[in-house]
Amino acid sequence: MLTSTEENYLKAILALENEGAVSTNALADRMETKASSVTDMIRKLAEKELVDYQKYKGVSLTVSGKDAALRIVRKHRLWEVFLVEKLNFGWDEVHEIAEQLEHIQSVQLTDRLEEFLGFPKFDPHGDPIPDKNGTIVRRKKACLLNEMELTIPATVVGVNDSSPAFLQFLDRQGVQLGDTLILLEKYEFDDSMLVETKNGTINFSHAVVTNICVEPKQ
Amino acid sequence: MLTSTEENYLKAILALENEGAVSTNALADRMETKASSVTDMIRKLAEKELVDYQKYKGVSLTVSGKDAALRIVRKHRLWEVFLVEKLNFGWDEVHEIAEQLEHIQSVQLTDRLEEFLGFPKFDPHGDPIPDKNGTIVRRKKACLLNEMELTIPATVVGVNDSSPAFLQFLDRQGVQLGDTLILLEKYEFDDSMLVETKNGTINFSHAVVTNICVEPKQ
DNA sequence: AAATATTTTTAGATTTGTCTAAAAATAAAA
DNA sequence: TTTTATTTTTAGACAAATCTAAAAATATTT
Repeated sequence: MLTSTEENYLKAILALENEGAVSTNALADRMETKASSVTDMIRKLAEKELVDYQKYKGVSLTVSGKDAALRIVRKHRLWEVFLVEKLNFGWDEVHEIAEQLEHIQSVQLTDRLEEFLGFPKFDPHGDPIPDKNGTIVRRKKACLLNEMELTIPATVVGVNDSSPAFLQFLDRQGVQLGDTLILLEKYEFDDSMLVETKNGTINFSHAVVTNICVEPKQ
Repeated sequence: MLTSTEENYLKAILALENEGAVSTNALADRMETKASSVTDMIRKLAEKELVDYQKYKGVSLTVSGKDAALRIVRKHRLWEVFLVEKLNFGWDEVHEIAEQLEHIQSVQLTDRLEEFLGFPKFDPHGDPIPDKNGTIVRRKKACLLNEMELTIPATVVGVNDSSPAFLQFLDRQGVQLGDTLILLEKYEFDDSMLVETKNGTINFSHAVVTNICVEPKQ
């Protein structure tokens, strides 16, 4: 059995890991702790064979470590769906609560929750929900809004930044998952872009268009 | 902010407290820990003004301690309702999971869950659910099954023992909340009793009839 | 009331996750 | 290739919650 802290480390390593070892400092940053604490924890996780670790070489998840991490992500995202779909929370309000709920230990609970929610494949931010076996649905044609060609309609399928500030900004602009956006113009000087939304034509900064994931319509 | 352990202590004190101080040993028993650990924790809770404590005199909850304890009980029981009503768990399966869920910190979550469940007043074992202010609905006419008069129909409104073993036993006998039971005979020699149930007339031991709470019908 | 038994508290140790400060290893720059 | 800078690890300390063993207080018997 893992402690909540251990689970949070695994989740952080999963998030930082893209075929490659994760550095101690990168982990310390993400966990908002000190490098020395990270070293200590890594050695514990290595002892439990959840990560591969060699001094000064960074860490990476083992198969069973990745498995454990995916189970936590699965729970986190299912609970987010529950909070939004059933309890009418906003997509900007659910992260913190799901951060707690993800540590509840009961496979049966997770599976029944999934069933109760109708086996959702994505959470309220468009992130994919791993199934019972840790398998994740991959979006084939998805890209960032700024990578779209001009005038081609695109459906919003996710956000790269799930911070309340960004999500609340999107709420204000009337942009939500499932909406259709059309890129009309790109301005070189500040990388901002003109976008057609259901609320009208709006100029979005670089930070905005690089944090919205879209798929070309149909 | 309280730790889960502190919350569990408060809950245990509330459960043991009936106008009177709770002894160190009684708490140690209930918490499945040692008396010395209890002393340490009590002093910490006293420092936070959640309990009144004098060496060798036992503890009792302060107003704010009782408040905190009731909030935890409220969450525990609301989650039990959720698990049974929405996720189709049996009443014998929910305690352990609710024991974890009760420590999730979010007043908004609790209140929305309550609303989602339709403001239930009792949990799946018939225990009352404190409202937002800690107020509990009291059953006026409730008593234990063995205290009923012979031949008077009574409705099952709760159980005193929520252990899976007892609840599964009741399932086997077809006894559940809302059922009508009629006490037909009392046998002095072993305090067992003959009871009419929807599954027929059954002889229940003393342990059974003193753990079923009933109300005279209408 | 004195002796014995029980309950409760203290003292000192352990584990978990963290920290600071210093040392060691690696990476980058001159 | 030295020197300097950065990253990472070690050493030692701390707070939380627990334990064992021993001491102190209270309760019960005789």
